[in-house]
Amino acid sequence: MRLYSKYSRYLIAVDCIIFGYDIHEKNIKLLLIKRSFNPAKGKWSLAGGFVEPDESLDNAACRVLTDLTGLKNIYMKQLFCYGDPGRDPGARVISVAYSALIKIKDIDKELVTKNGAHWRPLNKLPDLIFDHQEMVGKALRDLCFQARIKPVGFELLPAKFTLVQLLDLYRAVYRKDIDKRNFRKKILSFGVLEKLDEKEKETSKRGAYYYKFIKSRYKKLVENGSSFNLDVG
Amino acid sequence: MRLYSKYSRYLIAVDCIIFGYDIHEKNIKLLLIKRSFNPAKGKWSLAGGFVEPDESLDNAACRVLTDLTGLKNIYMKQLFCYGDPGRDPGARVISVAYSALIKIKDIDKELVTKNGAHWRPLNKLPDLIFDHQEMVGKALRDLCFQARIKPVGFELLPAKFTLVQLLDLYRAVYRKDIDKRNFRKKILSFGVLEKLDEKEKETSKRGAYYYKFIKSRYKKLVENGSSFNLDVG
DNA sequence: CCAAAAGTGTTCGAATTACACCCATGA
DNA sequence: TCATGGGTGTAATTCGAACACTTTTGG
Repeated sequence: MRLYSKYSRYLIAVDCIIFGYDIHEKNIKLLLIKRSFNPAKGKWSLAGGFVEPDESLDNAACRVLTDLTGLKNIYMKQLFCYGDPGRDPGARVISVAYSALIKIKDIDKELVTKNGAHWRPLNKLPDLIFDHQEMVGKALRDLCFQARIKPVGFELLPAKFTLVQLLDLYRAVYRKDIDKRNFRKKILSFGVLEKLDEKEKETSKRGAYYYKFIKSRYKKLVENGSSFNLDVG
Repeated sequence: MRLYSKYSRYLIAVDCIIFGYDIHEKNIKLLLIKRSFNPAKGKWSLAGGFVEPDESLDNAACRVLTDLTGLKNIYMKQLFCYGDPGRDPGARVISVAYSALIKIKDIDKELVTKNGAHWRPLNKLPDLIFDHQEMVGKALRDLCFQARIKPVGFELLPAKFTLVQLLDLYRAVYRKDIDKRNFRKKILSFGVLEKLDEKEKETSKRGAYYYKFIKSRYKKLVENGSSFNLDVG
């Protein structure tokens, strides 16, 4: 006899909350799509889809994201599981939300547009279907929280970046001013950055030195029990 | 036509990771049951069960916990969603883990035993089915983390408790020694405790003053942006 | 009177905050 | 030469860590 046969079965979906930092505009954007099927066809939605029979949840999230936006190799983490009956009017669907933070590269902009997805700035989000707004809210709170204790910032910038760019990024995440000197002192004190000889000269005459994030140093830091902690109120 | 009809449907379960603090033994225990159906019948397991069609995930967790252990009105929070294909050999089951921290009251001990559940100390856990060990690990890490930033401790003690009891509790959570004077200083500095005139005289001749946790003061503290933060290594 | 647990302060170093001016350069 | 953005240091304060003795009282 088939096991568990007396229990109901439901659809399982994944929804991807992808935040992208736009280094030019110095703001954070959310990746959205127009839903291509009913119910709520044509409405704004997170990139989402159903889990296949032999697929882990993590893999489903990656596949769905690639299918809908063309983005590959994005490391997402599971955020929360949404399962209220009636959250999707089409059927009982339990959705596992995943989120990630990436840098918006120019190449991604094209890719995403070609696939029919859109980057929308956080302060101008359209209405989203179902409980997607709630998912985004939770993901944002999580983002602020994570940024405090993990070096998420570096993921959002190119491999080479200036300290001013990094600072602007943190200001975008926390939506507040941060003291330049204290920030530099603190970020350098972790010893996970390496100063390059090269300068970025587009935004100023003097130019600002590029730095790069050395992942191995960060790992060593964590192993030694020290914690990366940018205590930004 | 039925919407989403071409997608597969799966079982959704909830699993409850209930930590209980035993004030007499000064240790933390985990609530386990012996599984009553196949597969893995008779093996040690978290309290778990399947989600009914008209039930939210949160409600399912409460119902399942009550059904299996008799415990009512336990506030659980969602922890993580486990959905690897093959995690349950009986069928594809996506399980949402919930966890809570409670004080083990003598009355609960009877209730739990009558319902066939068991409190097992953390340092003597049996092997658990499927990925339940992994769930417990994650819940424990989350517990340590939460205890740092929220006054979870007070939930685990009777309404009246002594500072020594509270200290022992934190020592049990962090499994390390904590300086008595610094702990008292810190915990009192939050201003969320009220000293009572009454003393607990069972464990010492001199007796220790009872305190109680004033929830309204804690809420005020949080509103003012101050954070409850017991920075224990 | 003594054993056993409760209660209490101070000092030191580290970390965090606040804050203002000089530097380099291209236009 | 000047406007623009990059870069730097110090003093004051707060916070956390370490540490040892006195008090009370039932047996």
